[in-house]
Amino acid sequence: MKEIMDTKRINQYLSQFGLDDVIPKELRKHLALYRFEPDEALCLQGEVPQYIHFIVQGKVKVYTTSSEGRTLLINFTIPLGVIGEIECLSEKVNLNTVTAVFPVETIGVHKRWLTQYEDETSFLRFLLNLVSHKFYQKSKSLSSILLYPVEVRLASYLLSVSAEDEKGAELSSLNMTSLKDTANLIGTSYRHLNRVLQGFCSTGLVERSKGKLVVIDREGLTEVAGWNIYENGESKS
Amino acid sequence: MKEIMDTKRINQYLSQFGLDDVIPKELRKHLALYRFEPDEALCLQGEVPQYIHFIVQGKVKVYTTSSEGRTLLINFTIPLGVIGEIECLSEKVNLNTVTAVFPVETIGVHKRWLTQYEDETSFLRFLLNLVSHKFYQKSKSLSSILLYPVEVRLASYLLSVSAEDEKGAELSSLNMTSLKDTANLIGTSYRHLNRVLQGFCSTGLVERSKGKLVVIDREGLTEVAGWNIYENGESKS
DNA sequence: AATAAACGAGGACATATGTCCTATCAGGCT
DNA sequence: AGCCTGATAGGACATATGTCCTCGTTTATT
Repeated sequence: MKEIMDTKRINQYLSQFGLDDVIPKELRKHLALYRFEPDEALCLQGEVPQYIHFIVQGKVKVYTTSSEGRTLLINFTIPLGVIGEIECLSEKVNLNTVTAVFPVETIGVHKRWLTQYEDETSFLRFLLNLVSHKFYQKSKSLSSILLYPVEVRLASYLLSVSAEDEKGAELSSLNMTSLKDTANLIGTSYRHLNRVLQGFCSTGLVERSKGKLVVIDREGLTEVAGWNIYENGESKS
Repeated sequence: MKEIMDTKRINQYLSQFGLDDVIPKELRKHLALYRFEPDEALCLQGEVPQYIHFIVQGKVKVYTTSSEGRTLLINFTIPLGVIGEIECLSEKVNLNTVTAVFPVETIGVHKRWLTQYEDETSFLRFLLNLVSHKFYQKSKSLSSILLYPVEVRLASYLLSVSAEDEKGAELSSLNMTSLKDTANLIGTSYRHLNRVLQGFCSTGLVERSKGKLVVIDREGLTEVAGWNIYENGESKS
């Protein structure tokens, strides 16, 4: 995580995402711009949270590891998603690990300002609005992801980890983890993932090249997925 | 839903559950005690929410119906769980349908007081604490329920809809929906649910009697379930 | 009362999926 | 270079699970 000293950029982002009216004025001077490179962690499961991050560029992968060591993908978060607010507010350890898929920039605020401004109604209302809207959004999807067949899950995953504007782009190890771990993330076995992947290859959606995957037909994958089950449109509403 | 005029009872519950220090004093006079009979709905999915309910006695079933008509069980909520706060705060329609499994009593507050006290910091802090703790709790389980085999899901379900203090109690149609709908709730087919049920019967956990189920061995079911995946301990922490 | 619809129980069969294994390749270390 | 480890690709087989169906029972409707 690298802090970028650029107040002008922060204000641009605030304006771009309509956060001017949302983030209380008092909090403004405590905001900072942070950058994460692909595969870099924004936070680690089980650790004490430090920041609330507003994602303003890029994409992160949110996943959780159970006590039995089973890893499961929760979702991909894009701008204007928020990371870490629940744990900071609950004063509990991080629920998930969050890593960057692509270069990520966030507007971050350290949790100590939560206590500092706890008597500020505009601030409290801001937080309350933030959390309840996010909870509402997540509740709609979290419980049913595993009802979708593996084809849908894999197609959605591949769409998420591949760059939208690149056709025939090779998925690098920075954006996509190993196939074995990928199987775990979407909740299936490596063997079955390979079967489904073979199906995608035989229909020309994907190509295997030197042990790497190349996304050939994003539109075809989008059709298989229906819609991306791992990405809810993050919106302010 | 029947309102029970009994301020003394309300105060008893507030004291019993340690809500004295949690619920702001100003809100106290707006609290009411409500009672729901088994199978009665606390709220219906898609409707505009009216109340926030603190469950102080009994158990409710929370389930959602997708656009394709697929019904899925989210969880069972026991005291001191809360119902309806997210939707009231988000000013959106109810996410789920919530019905009573056993006789339920709640301390309810109408949503209009949310606006009335929106400048009250103690109230806002109360809400923020409530929502973020619940979100933290739910995030831990919601995404993985369907990873468990149907045996675990069914055992957990049966434990939830059967009375804890009754051995050999017949599950009535008030506590438990039809087998066909039960299959839907736990995310499997009626056929497979019957298979698993047959397994439970052959090992003496459950008996079929006149088209109804009788839970014979709660401890055995608890062993199958491991722990009840549909009930997280609701705690204030 | 008669009929229709819904529910419960289970057979037959197909499909989805996981476990275990083998073979090959790639990368890292000595 | 040789060896080891880990990742990839796929075969064989078993298990989990769903679809479709039949038959009997129960409940609701006419």
